[in-house]
Amino acid sequence: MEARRDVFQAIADPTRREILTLLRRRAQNLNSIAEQFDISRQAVSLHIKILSECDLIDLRKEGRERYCHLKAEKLAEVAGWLEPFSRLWEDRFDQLDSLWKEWRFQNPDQAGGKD
Amino acid sequence: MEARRDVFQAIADPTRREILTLLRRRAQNLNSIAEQFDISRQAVSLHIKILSECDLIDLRKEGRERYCHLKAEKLAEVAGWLEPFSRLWEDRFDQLDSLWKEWRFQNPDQAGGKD
DNA sequence: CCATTAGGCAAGCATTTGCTTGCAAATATA
DNA sequence: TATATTTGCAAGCAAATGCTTGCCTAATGG
Repeated sequence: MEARRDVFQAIADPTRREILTLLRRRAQNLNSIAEQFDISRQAVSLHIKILSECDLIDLRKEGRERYCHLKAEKLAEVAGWLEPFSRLWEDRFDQLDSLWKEWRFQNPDQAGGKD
Repeated sequence: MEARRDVFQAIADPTRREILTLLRRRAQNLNSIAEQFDISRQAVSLHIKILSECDLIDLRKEGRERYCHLKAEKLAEVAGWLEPFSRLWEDRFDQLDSLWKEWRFQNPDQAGGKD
Protein backbone atom coordinates (compact mmCIF):
# COMPACT_ATOMS: atom_id res chain seq x y z
CA MET A 1 0.00 0.00 0.00
CA GLU A 2 0.92 3.63 0.38
CA ALA A 3 1.35 3.68 -3.35
CA ARG A 4 1.52 6.38 -5.97
CA ARG A 5 -0.98 9.03 -5.03
CA ASP A 6 -1.34 11.86 -7.46
CA VAL A 7 -4.10 13.73 -9.21
CA PHE A 8 -3.80 11.70 -12.40
CA GLN A 9 -4.23 8.49 -10.46
CA ALA A 10 -7.13 10.01 -8.55
CA ILE A 11 -9.17 10.94 -11.62
CA ALA A 12 -8.40 7.65 -13.36
CA ASP A 13 -11.28 6.01 -11.50
CA PRO A 14 -14.77 6.73 -12.89
CA THR A 15 -16.39 6.64 -9.45
CA ARG A 16 -13.98 9.25 -8.17
CA ARG A 17 -14.64 11.42 -11.20
CA GLU A 18 -18.36 11.15 -10.45
CA ILE A 19 -17.81 12.13 -6.84
CA LEU A 20 -15.90 15.22 -7.92
CA THR A 21 -18.70 16.12 -10.30
CA LEU A 22 -21.26 15.73 -7.50
CA LEU A 23 -19.24 18.00 -5.25
CA ARG A 24 -19.18 20.70 -7.89
CA ARG A 25 -22.79 21.46 -6.96
CA ARG A 26 -22.37 21.54 -3.20
CA ALA A 27 -20.42 20.05 -0.32
CA GLN A 28 -21.86 16.79 1.00
CA ASN A 29 -21.19 14.40 3.83
CA LEU A 30 -19.92 10.90 3.27
CA ASN A 31 -23.21 9.05 3.67
CA SER A 32 -25.18 11.23 1.30
CA ILE A 33 -22.47 10.72 -1.31
CA ALA A 34 -22.48 6.98 -0.72
CA GLU A 35 -26.25 6.80 -1.18
CA GLN A 36 -25.81 7.93 -4.76
CA PHE A 37 -23.68 4.93 -5.68
CA ASP A 38 -24.36 1.23 -5.88
CA ILE A 39 -21.22 0.25 -4.04
CA SER A 40 -20.85 -0.01 -0.26
CA ARG A 41 -20.33 2.96 2.01
CA GLN A 42 -16.82 1.74 2.81
CA ALA A 43 -15.89 1.61 -0.85
CA VAL A 44 -17.02 5.21 -1.25
CA SER A 45 -15.22 6.10 1.96
CA LEU A 46 -11.98 4.79 0.49
CA HIS A 47 -12.45 6.83 -2.67
CA ILE A 48 -13.05 9.90 -0.51
CA LYS A 49 -9.90 9.15 1.44
CA ILE A 50 -7.88 8.95 -1.75
CA LEU A 51 -9.37 12.18 -3.08
CA SER A 52 -8.55 13.84 0.21
CA GLU A 53 -4.97 12.54 0.21
CA CYS A 54 -4.58 13.95 -3.28
CA ASP A 55 -5.82 17.31 -2.05
CA LEU A 56 -8.76 17.23 -4.41
CA ILE A 57 -11.26 17.58 -1.58
CA ASP A 58 -11.26 19.10 1.87
CA LEU A 59 -12.84 17.17 4.77
CA ARG A 60 -14.52 19.33 7.39
CA LYS A 61 -15.88 17.73 10.52
CA GLU A 62 -19.26 19.05 11.58
CA GLY A 63 -20.63 17.20 14.59
CA ARG A 64 -20.65 13.56 13.68
CA GLU A 65 -20.65 14.30 9.98
CA ARG A 66 -17.76 14.94 7.65
CA TYR A 67 -18.42 17.31 4.83
CA CYS A 68 -16.48 16.96 1.61
CA HIS A 69 -15.64 20.21 -0.10
CA LEU A 70 -14.26 20.23 -3.62
CA LYS A 71 -10.84 21.80 -4.14
CA ALA A 72 -11.05 22.36 -7.87
CA GLU A 73 -7.78 24.27 -8.00
CA LYS A 74 -5.89 21.01 -7.68
CA LEU A 75 -7.18 19.96 -11.08
CA ALA A 76 -5.21 22.83 -12.56
CA GLU A 77 -2.26 20.45 -12.34
CA VAL A 78 -3.88 18.24 -14.93
CA ALA A 79 -4.83 21.22 -17.04
CA GLY A 80 -1.23 22.38 -16.85
CA TRP A 81 0.09 19.08 -18.13
CA LEU A 82 -2.51 19.10 -20.88
CA GLU A 83 -1.77 22.60 -22.04
CA PRO A 84 1.17 21.99 -24.42
CA PHE A 85 -0.83 19.19 -26.02
CA SER A 86 -3.91 21.34 -26.38
CA ARG A 87 -1.92 23.70 -28.53
CA LEU A 88 -1.32 20.79 -30.91
CA TRP A 89 -4.92 19.75 -31.27
CA GLU A 90 -6.08 23.34 -31.50
CA ASP A 91 -3.57 23.97 -34.24
CA ARG A 92 -4.94 21.03 -36.12
CA PHE A 93 -8.45 22.31 -35.54
CA ASP A 94 -7.43 25.70 -36.87
CA GLN A 95 -5.90 24.06 -39.94
CA LEU A 96 -9.08 22.12 -40.60
CA ASP A 97 -11.03 25.29 -40.13
CA SER A 98 -8.92 27.14 -42.70
CA LEU A 99 -9.21 24.30 -45.18
CA TRP A 100 -12.94 24.31 -44.68
CA LYS A 101 -13.21 28.05 -45.22
CA GLU A 102 -11.00 27.83 -48.29
CA TRP A 103 -13.13 25.06 -49.70
CA ARG A 104 -16.29 27.09 -49.15
CA PHE A 105 -14.64 30.08 -50.85
CA GLN A 106 -13.78 27.96 -53.89
CA ASN A 107 -17.15 26.19 -53.99
CA PRO A 108 -19.66 28.93 -53.32
CA ASP A 109 -22.34 26.98 -55.21
CA GLN A 110 -22.20 23.94 -52.93
CA ALA A 111 -21.54 25.81 -49.73
CA GLY A 112 -25.14 26.91 -49.18
CA GLY A 113 -26.27 29.22 -46.44
CA LYS A 114 -25.90 26.92 -43.49
CA ASP A 115 -22.67 25.69 -41.92
CA MET B 1 -6.79 -8.29 -18.44
CA GLU B 2 -8.97 -6.63 -21.03
CA ALA B 3 -9.91 -4.17 -18.37
CA ARG B 4 -11.10 -0.60 -18.35
CA ARG B 5 -9.29 1.18 -21.14
CA ASP B 6 -9.89 4.89 -21.38
CA VAL B 7 -7.87 8.05 -21.70
CA PHE B 8 -7.97 8.80 -17.98
CA GLN B 9 -6.57 5.37 -17.20
CA ALA B 10 -3.96 5.83 -19.91
CA ILE B 11 -2.54 9.07 -18.57
CA ALA B 12 -2.64 7.84 -14.98
CA ASP B 13 0.72 6.17 -15.48
CA PRO B 14 3.76 8.48 -15.32
CA THR B 15 5.70 6.46 -17.90
CA ARG B 16 2.86 6.75 -20.38
CA ARG B 17 2.65 10.50 -19.76
CA GLU B 18 6.37 10.73 -20.49
CA ILE B 19 5.96 8.76 -23.70
CA LEU B 20 3.24 11.13 -24.85
CA THR B 21 5.49 14.08 -24.04
CA LEU B 22 8.32 12.53 -26.06
CA LEU B 23 6.04 12.04 -29.04
CA ARG B 24 5.04 15.69 -28.98
CA ARG B 25 8.42 16.46 -30.53
CA ARG B 26 8.37 13.83 -33.25
CA ALA B 27 7.13 10.36 -34.11
CA GLN B 28 9.48 7.60 -32.98
CA ASN B 29 9.72 3.87 -33.31
CA LEU B 30 9.30 1.55 -30.36
CA ASN B 31 12.96 0.80 -29.71
CA SER B 32 14.09 4.39 -29.72
CA ILE B 33 11.36 5.17 -27.20
CA ALA B 34 12.35 2.20 -25.07
CA GLU B 35 15.99 3.33 -25.00
CA GLN B 36 14.94 6.45 -23.16
CA PHE B 37 13.54 4.52 -20.21
CA ASP B 38 15.12 2.31 -17.58
CA ILE B 39 12.51 -0.40 -17.94
CA SER B 40 12.59 -3.26 -20.42
CA ARG B 41 11.55 -2.96 -24.04
CA GLN B 42 8.58 -5.20 -23.39
CA ALA B 43 7.34 -3.00 -20.59
CA VAL B 44 7.48 0.01 -22.90
CA SER B 45 5.86 -2.05 -25.62
CA LEU B 46 2.92 -2.75 -23.32
CA HIS B 47 2.55 0.94 -22.53
CA ILE B 48 2.58 1.70 -26.23
CA LYS B 49 -0.07 -0.94 -26.79
CA ILE B 50 -2.29 0.62 -24.16
CA LEU B 51 -1.80 4.11 -25.58
CA SER B 52 -2.67 2.77 -28.99
CA GLU B 53 -5.79 0.99 -27.73
CA CYS B 54 -6.88 4.25 -26.15
CA ASP B 55 -6.40 6.01 -29.48
CA LEU B 56 -3.78 8.31 -28.04
CA ILE B 57 -1.18 7.21 -30.55
CA ASP B 58 -1.22 5.90 -34.07
CA LEU B 59 1.08 2.99 -35.01
CA ARG B 60 2.39 3.08 -38.56
CA LYS B 61 4.41 0.19 -39.86
CA GLU B 62 7.41 1.25 -41.92
CA GLY B 63 9.50 -1.72 -42.97
CA ARG B 64 10.39 -3.59 -39.83
CA GLU B 65 9.82 -0.54 -37.68
CA ARG B 66 6.66 0.75 -36.09
CA TYR B 67 6.41 4.46 -35.75
CA CYS B 68 4.32 5.93 -32.96
CA HIS B 69 2.52 9.11 -33.88
CA LEU B 70 0.84 11.20 -31.23
CA LYS B 71 -2.90 11.77 -31.57
CA ALA B 72 -3.20 14.75 -29.30
CA GLU B 73 -6.86 15.34 -30.20
CA LYS B 74 -7.82 12.43 -27.99
CA LEU B 75 -6.64 14.37 -24.97
CA ALA B 76 -9.41 16.85 -25.68
CA GLU B 77 -11.64 14.34 -23.90
CA VAL B 78 -9.79 15.00 -20.68
CA ALA B 79 -9.83 18.73 -21.32
CA GLY B 80 -13.57 18.49 -21.87
CA TRP B 81 -14.14 16.79 -18.55
CA LEU B 82 -11.92 19.34 -16.86
CA GLU B 83 -13.61 22.35 -18.35
CA PRO B 84 -16.54 22.84 -15.93
CA PHE B 85 -14.08 22.53 -13.05
CA SER B 86 -11.68 25.00 -14.60
CA ARG B 87 -14.39 27.59 -14.49
CA LEU B 88 -14.47 27.15 -10.71
CA TRP B 89 -10.79 27.57 -10.13
CA GLU B 90 -10.53 30.40 -12.63
CA ASP B 91 -13.34 32.20 -10.87
CA ARG B 92 -11.39 31.93 -7.67
CA PHE B 93 -8.27 33.08 -9.46
CA ASP B 94 -10.14 36.06 -10.89
CA GLN B 95 -11.38 36.91 -7.42
CA LEU B 96 -7.87 36.78 -6.02
CA ASP B 97 -6.70 38.87 -8.92
CA SER B 98 -9.32 41.54 -8.24
CA LEU B 99 -8.46 41.58 -4.55
CA TRP B 100 -4.82 41.96 -5.43
CA LYS B 101 -5.45 44.83 -7.82
CA GLU B 102 -7.68 46.52 -5.30
CA TRP B 103 -5.04 46.18 -2.64
CA ARG B 104 -2.43 47.72 -4.95
CA PHE B 105 -4.80 50.56 -5.72
CA GLN B 106 -5.33 51.30 -2.03
CA ASN B 107 -1.65 50.90 -1.15
CA PRO B 108 0.18 52.67 -3.94
CA ASP B 109 3.15 53.35 -1.66
CA GLN B 110 3.83 49.66 -0.92
CA ALA B 111 2.93 48.41 -4.37
CA GLY B 112 6.26 49.46 -5.95
CA GLY B 113 7.13 48.99 -9.59
CA LYS B 114 7.49 45.24 -9.59
CA ASP B 115 4.76 42.66 -9.22
C1' DC C 1 21.93 -16.96 -47.51
C1' DC C 2 22.98 -15.68 -42.78
C1' DA C 3 23.50 -12.40 -39.10
C1' DT C 4 21.40 -8.42 -37.28
C1' DT C 5 17.73 -5.54 -35.94
C1' DA C 6 12.77 -4.40 -34.71
C1' DG C 7 9.19 -6.13 -32.62
C1' DG C 8 5.51 -9.64 -30.81
C1' DC C 9 3.80 -13.30 -27.67
C1' DA C 10 3.28 -15.57 -23.35
C1' DA C 11 4.25 -17.34 -18.82
C1' DG C 12 5.24 -15.89 -14.23
C1' DC C 13 5.27 -12.82 -10.24
C1' DA C 14 4.85 -9.12 -6.70
C1' DT C 15 2.07 -5.32 -5.72
C1' DT C 16 -1.93 -2.46 -6.05
C1' DT C 17 -6.72 -1.71 -6.59
C1' DG C 18 -11.50 -1.89 -5.69
C1' DC C 19 -14.59 -4.11 -3.30
C1' DT C 20 -16.81 -6.74 0.54
C1' DT C 21 -18.27 -7.84 5.45
C1' DG C 22 -17.92 -7.32 10.42
C1' DC C 23 -17.08 -4.59 14.32
C1' DA C 24 -15.81 -0.49 17.16
C1' DA C 25 -15.96 4.66 18.28
C1' DA C 26 -18.16 8.97 18.54
C1' DT C 27 -22.00 12.05 18.26
C1' DA C 28 -27.00 13.00 18.38
C1' DT C 29 -31.73 11.99 19.84
C1' DA C 30 -35.64 9.97 22.45
C1' DT D 1 -29.38 6.51 29.90
C1' DA D 2 -30.53 3.71 25.93
C1' DT D 3 -30.57 3.83 21.05
C1' DA D 4 -29.87 5.30 16.45
C1' DT D 5 -26.79 7.56 13.13
C1' DT D 6 -22.28 8.76 10.99
C1' DT D 7 -17.99 7.30 10.37
C1' DG D 8 -13.53 4.72 10.90
C1' DC D 9 -10.69 0.49 11.02
C1' DA D 10 -9.22 -4.02 9.52
C1' DA D 11 -9.18 -8.50 7.49
C1' DG D 12 -9.93 -10.91 3.29
C1' DC D 13 -10.31 -11.55 -1.70
C1' DA D 14 -10.54 -11.48 -6.84
C1' DA D 15 -8.82 -8.96 -10.45
C1' DA D 16 -5.79 -5.62 -12.62
C1' DT D 17 -1.13 -3.50 -13.18
C1' DG D 18 3.55 -3.16 -14.10
C1' DC D 19 7.33 -5.54 -14.67
C1' DT D 20 10.53 -9.40 -15.89
C1' DT D 21 12.71 -13.19 -18.77
C1' DG D 22 12.75 -16.35 -22.63
C1' DC D 23 11.64 -17.48 -27.09
C1' DC D 24 9.62 -16.67 -31.81
C1' DT D 25 8.76 -13.99 -36.29
C1' DA D 26 9.84 -10.79 -39.84
C1' DA D 27 12.40 -7.38 -42.43
C1' DT D 28 17.09 -5.50 -43.65
C1' DG D 29 21.83 -5.58 -45.18
C1' DG D 30 26.31 -7.65 -45.96
